[in-house]
This record gives sequence, C-alpha cells and structure tokens, in this order.
Amino acid sequence: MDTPELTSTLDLMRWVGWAQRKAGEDWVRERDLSFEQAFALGYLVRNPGAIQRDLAQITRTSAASVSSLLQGLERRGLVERRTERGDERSKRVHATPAGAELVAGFDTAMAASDETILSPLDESERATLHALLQKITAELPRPTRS
Amino acid sequence: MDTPELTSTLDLMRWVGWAQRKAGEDWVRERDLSFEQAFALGYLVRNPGAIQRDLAQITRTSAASVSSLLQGLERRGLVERRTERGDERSKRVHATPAGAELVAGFDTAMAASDETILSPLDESERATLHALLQKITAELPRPTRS
DNA sequence: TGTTGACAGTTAGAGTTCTAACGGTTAGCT
DNA sequence: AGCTAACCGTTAGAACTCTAACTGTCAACA
Repeated sequence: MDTPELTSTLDLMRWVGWAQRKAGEDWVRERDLSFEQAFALGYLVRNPGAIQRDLAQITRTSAASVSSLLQGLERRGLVERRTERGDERSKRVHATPAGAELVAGFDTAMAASDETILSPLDESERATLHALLQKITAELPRPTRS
Repeated sequence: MDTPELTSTLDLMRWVGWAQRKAGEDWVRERDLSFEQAFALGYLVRNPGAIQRDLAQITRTSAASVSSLLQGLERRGLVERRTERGDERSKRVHATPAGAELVAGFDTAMAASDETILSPLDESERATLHALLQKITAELPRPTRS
C-alpha cells in the first residue's frame, strides 16, 4: 500500500505539521528530550520567569498538561518553578543552566528543518502562502487559557 | 496577555491544524468519543476490513497506538477485530453497526468545519493555497508504517 | 522442506493530553 | 472589611502516543 490519497487542503497542512515534528525528533532524541520538552525549554530560555499559564497558551494545551510536563523537567533539574514575592498564586518558571545548555541549538535546528520543508517554494510563493495563512488565521478562534 | 505573536508560516499552519481539531471536539464530545476515535471509526466505516497497519499509516501513528485505540473501541463494542482465513497474521477491523451509527455525520461535520476555516479565502485563493501545499508535500517524507 | 527476513499485533513503561474537581491567591467592587 | 469572580497550579483518572521488546505468521529463496 502506497501513501494514501491526501487531497484536502487541511489534510495537507496537517501533513506538513507532522513532517515538521518528525524533522525535530532526531535532534531531541539525541538529548533524551521529547519534542514538547524541548519546545517548552526553548520558550523558557527566551522568556525567563514566564508563568505556567503562558506556556499553556503558547502551546495551546491545558494547565494540567503544562504542570505535568514541567514536573518531569523539574525532576531532571532542567527547570525551576518558584513563586515570587508579591504573587503567591503564580509560579515563575526558569530554565536552569543545564536545561538551557541541553536545549541550545533547538531553535536553530528547527529553523533549518522549516527551511527544508519550505524549500520547494521560491520567495514569492512563500510570501503568498504566508499571506493566505494569515488571512485564514485572522478569523480563527484565539487559543484561550484553558 | 493577548495571543502571542505567531509569525512563522509553519506556526500558522499548526494553528490551523489546532483550530480544525478544536472545531470537531464539540461534535465528538456529545457522543462520548475522542477525536481520534471518531476519525478511526469513520475510516473503518469507509474501509471495512482494513488492517491495523493501514490505520497507523493513515493517522501517522504507530502500531502500538492503533492497538491501544482499537482496544478501547472494541471494549465499547464499536469495532470488531478478527483474523480471516488465509492470513492469521493480520486482523481485519470492522466498525460495528453501533460504531457506524455513532460516527455517522462526523465527516460531514468536519467538512463543514473545514469550510468555515477556509471561508476567508475565495476560490482562487483556495486553489493557490492547495497548489502551494501540494508543492511542499510532494517533497515530504512519506509516512511509513512504523 | 527449511531458513530467513519481513510483516503484524501486543505489552510494558513512560510521557503528554484531556476534563473535572479541588484548594489557594489576587483583584475588583460594595 | 467582606464578598465574589477570576486566576493559578495540582491531582486523579483515562486515553493517546512513543520506543523497545516480544511472539507469531507469512513470503521468498535455496
């Protein structure tokens, strides 16, 4: 059986999304990270002191998912979660130096993968694709903080 | 905090994929199904007697995931898995009448959601988007049977 | 016929994700 | 000050997903 016939536009988009994730998996596996962990770590390196709800929104997941994910990272000493004076409700999350070091290069690797995925298109086509996607997403539901 | 700045093309695609999934969730929740279950059931209704590996490929998941998913559906009497004479290795999977009835309308509901998502684009723009995506996916790794 | 490689499905263990429920904190209003 | 609503993170339980390992079946070849 060959690859099944994928004909709908949204099917194609999901396939692209899958391919992107696949492309990142060799990178993360070498470091004993999951894709989600690497993404979260990368975000925390760029946004030190983010609260968990921020991460839930960025990843379009739930508070429970983030809590669980960070629990695993914290257990490995890759992040730290602390409340700060003045706000005992929210925990500020930081990548540790070990975490930052482990995830260094992930963004670069993913950008390279993205470039490979888009390589069949020239600059004009890429701009067109981007504009169309922006038109679509302008009308999409915003990821709320669930 | 408002919606984070999503600027990359692939970020936008992932957002569209997320929105599509979100759109289907009210429908499946009413029937006490997960999105994955509804998708698998729908596939099996259209492809009676498919083997599990087929489903793994269609969904770009693993044999283990399919095994687990179908176990849940079988427990609820929504699918049946049987080997057929002449091939004791592969299990042929069928949606039961109850399963078929429960998932009836899912494809229609999803098509309507897709239409809503694409509604900001006119016919010409849709054709352009589709062509660009086809160009990209023509070079993508094929989902193998993992 | 016998052997080998490919194929199929399952299990174990771990991670991710969900909903619902919960307890705690903060902000805004009266 | 007191109340209420919103916000935050966690837990429980279940489902989905992965890899690795395993057992069993089938196909091809010598």
